[in-house]
Amino acid sequence: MSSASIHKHTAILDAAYELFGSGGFYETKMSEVAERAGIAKGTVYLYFKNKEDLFMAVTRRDCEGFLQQLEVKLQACGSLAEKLSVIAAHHLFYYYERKQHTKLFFRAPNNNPELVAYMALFMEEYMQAVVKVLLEGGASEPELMAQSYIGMLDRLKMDILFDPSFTEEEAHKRKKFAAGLFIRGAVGSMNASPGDLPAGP
Amino acid sequence: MSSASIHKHTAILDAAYELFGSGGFYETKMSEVAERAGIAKGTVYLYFKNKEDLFMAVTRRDCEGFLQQLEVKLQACGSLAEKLSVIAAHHLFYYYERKQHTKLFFRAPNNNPELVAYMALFMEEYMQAVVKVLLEGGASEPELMAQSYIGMLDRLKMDILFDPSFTEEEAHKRKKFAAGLFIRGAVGSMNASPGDLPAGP
Amino acid sequence: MSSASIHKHTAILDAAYELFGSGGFYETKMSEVAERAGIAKGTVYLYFKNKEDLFMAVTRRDCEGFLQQLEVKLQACGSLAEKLSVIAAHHLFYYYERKQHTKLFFRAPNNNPELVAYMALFMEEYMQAVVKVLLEGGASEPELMAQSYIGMLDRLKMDILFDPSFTEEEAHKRKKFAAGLFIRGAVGSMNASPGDLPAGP
Amino acid sequence: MSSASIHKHTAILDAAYELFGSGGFYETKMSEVAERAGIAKGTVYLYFKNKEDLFMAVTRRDCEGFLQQLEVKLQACGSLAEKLSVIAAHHLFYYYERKQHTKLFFRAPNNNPELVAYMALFMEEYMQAVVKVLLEGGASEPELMAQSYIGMLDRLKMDILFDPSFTEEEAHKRKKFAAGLFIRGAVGSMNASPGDLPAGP
DNA sequence: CATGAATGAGTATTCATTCAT
DNA sequence: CATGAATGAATACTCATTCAT
Repeated sequence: MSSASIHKHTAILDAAYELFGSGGFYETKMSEVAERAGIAKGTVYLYFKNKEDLFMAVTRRDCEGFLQQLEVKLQACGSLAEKLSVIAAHHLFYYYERKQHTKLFFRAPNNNPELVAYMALFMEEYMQAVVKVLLEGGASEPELMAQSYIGMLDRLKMDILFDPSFTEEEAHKRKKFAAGLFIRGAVGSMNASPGDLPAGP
Repeated sequence: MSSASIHKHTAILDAAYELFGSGGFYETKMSEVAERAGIAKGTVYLYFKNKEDLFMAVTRRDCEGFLQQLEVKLQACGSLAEKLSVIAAHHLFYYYERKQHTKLFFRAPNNNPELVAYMALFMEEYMQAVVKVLLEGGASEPELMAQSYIGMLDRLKMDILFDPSFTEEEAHKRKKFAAGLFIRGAVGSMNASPGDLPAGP
Repeated sequence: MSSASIHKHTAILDAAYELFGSGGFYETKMSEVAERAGIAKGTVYLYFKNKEDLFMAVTRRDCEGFLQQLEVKLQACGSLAEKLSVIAAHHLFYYYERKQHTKLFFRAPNNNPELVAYMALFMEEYMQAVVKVLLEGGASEPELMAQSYIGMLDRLKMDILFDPSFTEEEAHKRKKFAAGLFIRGAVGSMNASPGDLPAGP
Repeated sequence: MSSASIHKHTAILDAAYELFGSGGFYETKMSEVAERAGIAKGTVYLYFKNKEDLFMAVTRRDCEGFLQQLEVKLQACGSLAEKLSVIAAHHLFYYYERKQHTKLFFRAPNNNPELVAYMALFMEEYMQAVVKVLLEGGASEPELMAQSYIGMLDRLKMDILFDPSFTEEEAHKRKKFAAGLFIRGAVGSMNASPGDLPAGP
């Protein structure tokens, strides 16, 4: 690919990211993507097989960025607690910075096995990254624990995505809360008398 | 509404539940719903304003059932730990029994504000049910804790929905795991030396 | 089918016959057919599966008419010579009357196996009708003779289709010529000395 | 044109002959022609104005070959009967050898007046070649007779094109049949009592 | 209440052709 | 002469919804 080609390829991905992200798959027209990318309709098809292929490419680029950035951040810190905190911060702030592009995940094409497979792969890789951290901490059942932590974070991010008044400060608070709850559990987070909660298995 | 009307109303909802559930919103045709319900196409519109309205009604009936059953189960048990376990079991087994109807949630109409609002309302009510349980346990930040618990459960249910070989036994194991992790946190669930984990805030 | 339906079905076939006939398959738009038939675009698809199906139906109606009319005319006459003359007249005048619709045959869809199969069937039936006449006359190799006669007529009709100044009188002349040539051969039609031509096998 | 140019010109025609012949006009892509000819897409347009022009050139080359070969064969033989037999053999075997390229004739572009005009010219020249033979035999109405003979042969060739199991021997049989029928007519070819057929005009 | 025939808006994709290099 | 990246016109078909009966 020549540098002009790469530039065009990127321009299409950028345009598609904006439009798919804010309007969803079904409401985005290929002609709009071309127009926003500053090229002709047919040219889009020189770079991407079809609309679903383009959506896949946008999704893939976004997910890969998510995982790579996470990897970099994790390498820069030491203790388990610190790492769990970094994961929470990454998850919450990644979406905080992408508030405007929620449709990329919630309005995806309905029947694309390739996309479904890729999302499963992404989840697996994300989970394994968390699993690795937990294993270093000596966790048993690290996969279930990773799933749980990610699920927790994913739900906590929802308000960030849909509440326009959500502040960065509030996001920080949630990050600390999530890591704390995950590490110490409800018992450690409650001001209830411990007698209300079972102490062990 | 006459009893004949009620019967037809229910027949349409049942037909739509099956079809939306297994094929998703976009792939289900109103004519198919009518056919499966044993009535004429036009008749569907005497009972539901349009396709999205019908989807809403199906979703609402399903979600209300979810919440009502949860309420009943919660009233039948006492301690906080027991209640959390009931919530986990309800969440996981509700979907376990509905494996065949996943599309109802994952292939919803893309741009219906009413549906989005209803799902938000459902989440709010679900969360409040969990909040109520946590408040009885004396939790601080009960909303964030409820969100976290639900998020945890929601992620843990994914394999149940998509892994055809998932057993009921395995679902039980996850239920226990979720409640345990939530209550005692990673520290309590790990066989690592506690020194690796911060003991408190 | 109600009488209104039959009327609409016929209206579509008539409109399609005109447009396919004068513009060919590829140049005729379904929207034009609908417009000319005085109905909505979608309605065409209630009566015909798709564009090719409609083309098939038009072709079939035309070919069936050709064969039925031929049958009727043949029943009304006696001797072999008379019947051959009737066949020639039918072939030439059928197209004489359809001068304006030549595209129905020359601009058909290129890749429709069903259409190809139907045209083969039509040719077979037409040939068998001629074969039957020839067998009554005691012909050996009746199929080859039928093919030859039809081929002869088909070529002689070409000028009729494409020469706008072609007269009905001229068509009559060709009819007589064809029957005469077929029956008596070039020897009988030539004023050459018979010695130039072989008298027999 | 340099020899390199001539070579490229020929390579394009050869590639186009193969592709148009086996796939038809509409199904053949200019990019495929270029690829098969071993040159770039744009280069085709240095040698041929457009796709239809290329199709014309392919058709013209094929038709000219047909007429030239016929001319050569006719010069090598003497009597009228012999010449008619040569014409029949040429017509039938020319297509026998081109079984694989039927689409060149049956899937031509639908709306090209130039092609229509050329095919008319080809037919005229072919007919004149036959007319010349017939005139030497002293025929009256030589044009109608030529048209008839050609039509006869054209129909008899159809099975050759479409019946894969057609043998060369069978083609020879048809050649003899056609010449015989044309010369002596049905009367001479039938084993019926001549009384069934009119003896003269 | 019930029917089902009729409507018509809406869009991805291909491929012949061009022209800057 | 040769290239191949870029262009953009052109069109069938579906299906939710309506409304006359």
